[in-house]
Formats: sequence, C-alpha cells, structure tokens
Amino acid sequence: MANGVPTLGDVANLAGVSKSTASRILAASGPAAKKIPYAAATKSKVLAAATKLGYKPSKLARGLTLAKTGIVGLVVPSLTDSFFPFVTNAIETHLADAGYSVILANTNADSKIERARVEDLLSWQVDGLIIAPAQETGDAGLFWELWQRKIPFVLIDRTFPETPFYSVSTEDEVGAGLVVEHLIAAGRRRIARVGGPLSVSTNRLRHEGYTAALIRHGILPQAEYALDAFPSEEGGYRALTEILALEPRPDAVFCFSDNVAIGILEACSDRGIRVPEDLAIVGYADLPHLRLLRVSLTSVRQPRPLLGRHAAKMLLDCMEDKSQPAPVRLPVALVVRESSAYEQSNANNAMSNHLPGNCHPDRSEGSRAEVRCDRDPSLRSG
Amino acid sequence: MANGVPTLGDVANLAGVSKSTASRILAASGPAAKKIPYAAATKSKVLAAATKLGYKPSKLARGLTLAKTGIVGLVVPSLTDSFFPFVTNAIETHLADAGYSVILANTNADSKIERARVEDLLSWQVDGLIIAPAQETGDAGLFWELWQRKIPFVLIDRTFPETPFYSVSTEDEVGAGLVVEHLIAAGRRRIARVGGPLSVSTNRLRHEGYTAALIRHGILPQAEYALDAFPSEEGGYRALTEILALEPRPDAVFCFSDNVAIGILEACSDRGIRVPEDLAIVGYADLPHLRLLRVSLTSVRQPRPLLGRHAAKMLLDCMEDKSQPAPVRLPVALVVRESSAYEQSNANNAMSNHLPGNCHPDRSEGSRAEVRCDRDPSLRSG
DNA sequence: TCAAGTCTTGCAACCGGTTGCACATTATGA
DNA sequence: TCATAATGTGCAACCGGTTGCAAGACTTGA
Repeated sequence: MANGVPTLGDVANLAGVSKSTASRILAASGPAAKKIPYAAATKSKVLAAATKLGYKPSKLARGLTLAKTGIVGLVVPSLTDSFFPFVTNAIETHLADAGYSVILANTNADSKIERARVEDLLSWQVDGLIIAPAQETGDAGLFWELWQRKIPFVLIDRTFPETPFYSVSTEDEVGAGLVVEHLIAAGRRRIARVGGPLSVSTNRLRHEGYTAALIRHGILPQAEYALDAFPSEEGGYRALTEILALEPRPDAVFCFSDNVAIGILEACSDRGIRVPEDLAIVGYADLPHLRLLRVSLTSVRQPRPLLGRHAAKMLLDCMEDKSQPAPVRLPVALVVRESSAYEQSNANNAMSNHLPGNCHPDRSEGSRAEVRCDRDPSLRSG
Repeated sequence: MANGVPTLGDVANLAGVSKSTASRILAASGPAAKKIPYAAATKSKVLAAATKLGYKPSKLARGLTLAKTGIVGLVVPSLTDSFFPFVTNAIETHLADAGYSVILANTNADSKIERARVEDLLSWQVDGLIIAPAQETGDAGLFWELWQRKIPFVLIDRTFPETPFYSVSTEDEVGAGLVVEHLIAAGRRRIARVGGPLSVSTNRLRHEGYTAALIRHGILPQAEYALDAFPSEEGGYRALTEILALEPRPDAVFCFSDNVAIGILEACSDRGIRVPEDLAIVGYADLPHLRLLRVSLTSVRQPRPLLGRHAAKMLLDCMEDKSQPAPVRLPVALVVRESSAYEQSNANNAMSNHLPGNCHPDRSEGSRAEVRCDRDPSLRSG
C-alpha cells in the first residue's frame, strides 16, 4: 500500500481477515472456482474490500509462487517486412484473449541475438515460446535445448526436419508447384528461380516443389537456372543481370520473395525488358498493393493471420493440455496478375472485384491451395 | 533446482556460502558494481558455481524485491498497417539494448481494450509504458490516471493538448502545409481534403496545416471541401463519389492516409478520371512501394524508426533519470510523385536514383521538413 | 595486552502472493 | 449426550531473490 498499490494484505486488513482467507476467496472469484467453503458474510466482506481498494493481484508474486507466469515469449527475426507483423498481430490477440501476456523479442535475423533473447525470456520463466527462427539459424541446437528442458515452444514458418518440434508452416512446396504449373500453362518452359540458402526449410521446400513440377511436365531442371539472391529489392535488381546472362535465356523467373521480384521488375523497366512478354515474373508472400503496381505482380499468398492463430492455439495446447499436437501445414493461394499473365485468356471479371479487400483467403480454412485472381490482367490498359 | 532451473540457493550451496553472499557477489559482477568487500577466494568459488550450474537469476523474484521489473508495456492500436510495425521494431530494439523486456499489447484501436490492456500491464508492475492511443480514444482520462499514479509513460503519434504528458509525434501541420504548398505550386487551387475526426490530434493538426497554407495563399478554405472517410482503401474508393459531387469540382485531393489515397486512385481508374490531369492526389504516411504504383503516389513520409527510437529514449529518461523531457516533434518529408506531378518540370534525374532503398529520410536527423522526389514523374512512359 | 577498527560473512526479514495443515466452531448421527 | 464429521479460518512456510544489521576473525595502534 506504501506506494499506492494495494496488496493482498491490505485487503485482508480492511476486511478483518487473514491473508490466506482473502487469497482463497479472491482466487475463487476468478476462473479457478475451487471448493469455497467460506461463509457468505466473510466472502462479501473480502470482495467489498477488494473492490473498494481496487485490488489487482501482482502477476509477479503470483508467477513466483505458482511457477506459472502467464507470459509467452514471441521471437521474430523482424517486424519490418510484411509477414511478421500480421502473424504477430494474430498471435498477440489470440494469446491475450486466453489471458497470456506476450513479451516480444526481435532478433534482427541474427542467431546470436536469437539465443540471447531466448535465454532472457527463460529467465522470465515464460510458460511457452513461439519462435520464428532467424533465417541465419542453421542448426536446431537452441531448440533441442528447449526441448530437453521441456519448455513448450512452437516454431513458425520454418521447420527442422527429423525433429519432433511443434510447428506451424505453410505448404511451400505446393505454392512453388502452383507457380510452376501456372507458368507452364502460360506457355513458359525456361523457368528460372531465384531463392536463398537451401539450409532454410522454406527455401528448400520451394525448391523441391519447383523441381518436382518441372519434372512432372517433362522439363529437366537445370542447375544454372537455380540462382540465389539477397532477399531485398536491391538483390532482385542485381539478379536480373545474372538472369539475362543465362543461355538459353529464361522466359520466366520465380522468386522466393516479393521484394526480389519487385527488384527484378524495376530492373526490367530500366532495361526495357517487357513483362510479361519477354519475361514472366512471380513473387512469393503477396505483399500488400502488389495488384496496384505498374505491372501488377503474381505472387503466392500465405495465410498470415491464420498462421498466427494456429501457432497460438498450438502453444496453448502444449502449455495447458500437455497434449502433443501434430505439425500444422497451411494452404497457400496463387494470385495471378499481369506479371505472368496467361496469353490471351480470362474474361473480364474485374467489375465484381474492384473493391479493395474483397479477397481474403486468410479467412478460408480450405485445406488445398488454389488459384485466385483479384484483378484481371487485361484491365491494365483501361 | 527441482525442475532443473538452478536458483541462488543452489549456487550458494555448491559454493558453500550463504545466499546473501552469493547474491551480493553475483550482483557485483553485473552492471551494478557496488562495493564488493569480498575475499577473492569466495568470489571465485561463487562465480564458478554459478557458471557451472548455468545460473540465471529469476526476473520474477528480482522484480518482486526490487520493485523494478525491467518490463515496458507497449500499447499499439494495430500491427497490420505500415506504421506501427516499424515503430514497434525500433522501440523493441532500443529497449532491449537497454536491458528491458517489452510486453506487447494490441488494442485493435478499441479504447475499451486499451484500458483493459493497460491495467493488465500495470499488474505486471511495468516500469513504464509507451502508448499509441487508439484513434477512438477521445479523452485523456486513462492517461491522467497513469499520470496521477506516477507511472512513466510516453505517448506516440497522437498528443493531447493542455496536458503535461510526454510525447513523441511528427509535425503533422508542417506535412499538411507542404502538401498544400506543393499542390498550389503545381497549379491547383481547388484542394479538397479527406481526413478523419478532428478530435484526434493528428487529424486536427493536418487540418490546421492545410487550412493555414490555403489562407497563406489567399485561398478561402471551403467547409464542403473538408470530407471525412474511414481510413481504408474502401473508404477512399467510396469517397471519390462525394468528391466528384462537389461544386466546383476539386482539382486536387489531400488524403490523411495513403490507403484512402489508394482507394481514390483505384476509383479514378475505374471511372476514367485521369490522375493527375483531372485530379491530383496526395496521401500521407508513405507506405512502401508507393513509387511503384501504376500512378505513383505522392505522400508525406514520417520518420517511423526515429519516432520509435525517440520514444524509447524518452521513456528511459523518465524511468531512470526521472527527468522531465520536453515533447519531441519530428520532421516529415514530402515525397512528390506522379499523382500530383508539377506540370512540365523537373529534369530527368532518375538514373542516379533507380536503385531501391536509396532514400532514407529516417536516417537523417534534420529538423526541417523537406521536399524529396525519389522517382521522376516523366519516367512513367519509359 | 587490550580496545577500536576493518574486512568478511551469515541471519533473518521482506517483496506479495499461495497452500498444507492444524485449530476452532458448529452441525450431524447414533 | 457425546463422538464424529463437516465447515470456516488462521499460522506459517515457501517461491527466489535482496539487504539491513550484527557478529566473528583479523589488523592495527597505543
């Protein structure tokens, strides 16, 4: 009470009972409705005192005794891209609804920092962790340690093969397959791809999906067509030079990141290469406003809020039911736009579609990836 | 030690000393290098035991005794726009560097939730709060309560006039002034604006800046030219109908949000209204990729990371030095693009500029707003 | 040789809750 | 009417740290 914040002792004093009595009565009024063998008179006295004082139990003290803090650590590599903010938003909302507090830790995609921040969270005695591993994190060492210490944690986006870790990710190989199928249907045969290190599960899966789809169509994947680039617009801008140097020159390029695709798009514009006529371009992630670009960009949409919600739910299961949920893999959707337009096809259906925000695969719980189109490519001239 | 986590007692036992001794030695090895009147032998014994056990002090217990938790609450109305993720990112990084943990609370722009989440944070005994008030929050009641309870807190983006609250915001009236000056220079005279409720400081200031600039140029602000819209693309899309109905019809519209501007842009495209010839459009916030739109969008750029850094720094000052920092107002930059192009002007300087990411006003600490142009409008045909 | 410091260290209380156990007090059954 | 069982409440220990105070060991000076 000294500094103005009432404690349990203050409530007990005011009500004229002992701390233990007050504690039990207050606890019973909460969600944990245990046996409450208390006289109605006492109960109301305590309750009255508590409300009069505006008593709020200290989460610190409670966490200390209960060995359950109600804190979840959320570890992300960044908040400045278009992916994690959505996921974070969903996670925080879902977890807050369940009564948990979220401590946010940004690793800046640095595995050193990742480790430090996780240890920091552990000294808060978090009840669980949701981690989006830094791209750079090659091995699963940190996660094995968590596993051994029996700290509930859920991995998002990335996964580690041959591990029992709980995870929520998207069907990267399916997304990549959709892209390739689409490009082939659009008449492309020389399909390059620009991605990142295969040690990262998302890259690996996309590469596998890409390769498998090519083979399915009798196209032999060529090693030279598999390029890498730093996942930024600048990386993409630079990558075009490499692409143009390839022999035979690709007629399509599948980027594992929208930023790379945008960089390539810009480079094409600067070099007078026509998109999609000379080069079809497809991105991955479906950043906002892609449909409004000069050349609107085909991309693979990931159900970001859904991913967050599933991760939160899975962690709650781990923490509370002690159940062992199976890994979740969420469907993606290919969104076809101008940058990879089918040659002469698709009737004009834009009118039913022109209002922004009417395309929300995130809300759908469908289990299969699908092709969507939220703006008819033929509209462009209009 | 029971559940695997070593405690101070365990360290003390292993080292053969008392808890208090262990505590003092360990504390001294940390940042708080007080007087350490301990025998070197004892010290090394304790340190050895601690490292052997991998001892990490419990932040809960420490927080309880010290009445200083090292937690900062960060309350934002959303993470799904382009503003708060950047700010959040900067805040988290800065605060983590200073040794604080950030509990994230998303209010979904709902002042009821805002209040609930803040009280939640208080029961964590946070050392301080950084709050971006929900747009909906009309009054400063909650903040007065915090003020009276002497909880250090910093407001970001929005401010409350006639209050002593610490805040970091941007020069909204200057930004609006720049927009209007620019539009007038581009030959526009009938400048409408579409914004939101004036009870919100950002809207009010932008409106004032808009009005003042008009008057400065001898243009009488017309009440009908001040429209409101829900700050979304859809809101903007709908707003165009109202704009077109105005008499005389505006030749320019200044939107308090990029999303609204984008919606208007789309509506214009659907209705065959030429931008900027028939209608110049300017947004606010400078979302990413605005320069890549079909009609690239002029907008006002806010120094988001800088805002976050200042907020974090200000809060640290409040919490640690107990100083009373003055409100900070950060400069903004007008980024001129096609949607409001000057009539026939500006030499082609795009070549020095075509690489993405070379325009970072966020890094500049300049105190004055300025006009920038990151892509020459005349390029468009190329 | 003895009193007064210094230097080291431990005891124990406290932060704000929770909970096992014991101690009333009253109701129930034989 | 008395043993027995509920029922209602408080004591005190504990969670894992920090810290005021005192006490023991060892110097130092007179």
